[in-house]
Amino acid sequence: MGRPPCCDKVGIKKGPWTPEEDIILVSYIQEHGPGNWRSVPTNTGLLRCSKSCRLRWTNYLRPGIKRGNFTPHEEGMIVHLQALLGNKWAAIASYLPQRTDNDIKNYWNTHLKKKMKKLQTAYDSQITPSDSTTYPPVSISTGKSLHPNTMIMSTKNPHQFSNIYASSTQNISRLLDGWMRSSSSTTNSSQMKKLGNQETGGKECLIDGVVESDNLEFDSVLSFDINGCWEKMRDDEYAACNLHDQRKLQKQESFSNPPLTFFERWLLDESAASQLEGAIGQQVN
DNA sequence: AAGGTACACAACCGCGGAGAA
DNA sequence: GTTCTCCGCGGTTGTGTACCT
Repeated sequence: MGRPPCCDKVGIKKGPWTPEEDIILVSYIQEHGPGNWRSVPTNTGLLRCSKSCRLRWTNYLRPGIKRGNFTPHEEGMIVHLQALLGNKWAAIASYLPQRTDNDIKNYWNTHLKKKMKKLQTAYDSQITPSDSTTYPPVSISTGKSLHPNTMIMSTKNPHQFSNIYASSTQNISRLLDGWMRSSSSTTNSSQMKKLGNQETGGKECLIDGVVESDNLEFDSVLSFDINGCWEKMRDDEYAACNLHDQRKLQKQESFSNPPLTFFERWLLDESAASQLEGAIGQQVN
């Protein structure tokens, strides 16, 4: 009933792109700019469907793409953003301007998912309700105890959370922007450290936003310089957005900032979650 | 050296949303 | 309000390569 997939048309080439095809595509986009992908195959003579051209450009040929190993900082950002947004790779990618959504998705599926699974397994085997010295952890903001399962939820099943509280990347960015400003005078990282120290009965895990852990493997996943990365994100965000996102962003400029309290609370709870994860990392050794 | 396996990444497919007609 | 077209996203598959036996 539906229209046939565009790539099923006769004469449409599939498979790896050749350097010649890349050159044709790049030179066309240099001349006309990205967009109007429908016309790209016809105007260039490329035997590729429009989707394939767009994909090739956005994931491979677009200038400014960083390839190769992800830094621990990037890993940390991906883990946290995935916990926050779920599998919204495009949204996550907008916070990592040099990385494509495809790249991030692949990296998550091949590396981070395994690490998180390992982390979860380690947690399941190590953490018991009778371990009263460290657990249950306590929410910094509410003072209520947090059941480990609830905290791990942010990583295991983020969709429920993200659907409710994180309707868009821009909203989150805006929330964070506001939060960073408002909190800089009230809740800086050293205060976070102090809070963490109080709440965990002297077990200090957060050092300037970075989880301290003896386990190097988990360090790379869990270390996350919140202050630094979000500051940078705001600078890079607009430039990193594609045209569609930029349009959305422009629309949202007309709206006032949403209240911060809920997100603020969640972020603070996240630091508690980091303490938990840090503890797990140590126990895994 | 050859075959098998695991891994990483490029590319494809199907679906849904947005906007135009 | 409905239909159509285009674009973008997320999940999945295919392919090349490194590693192991």
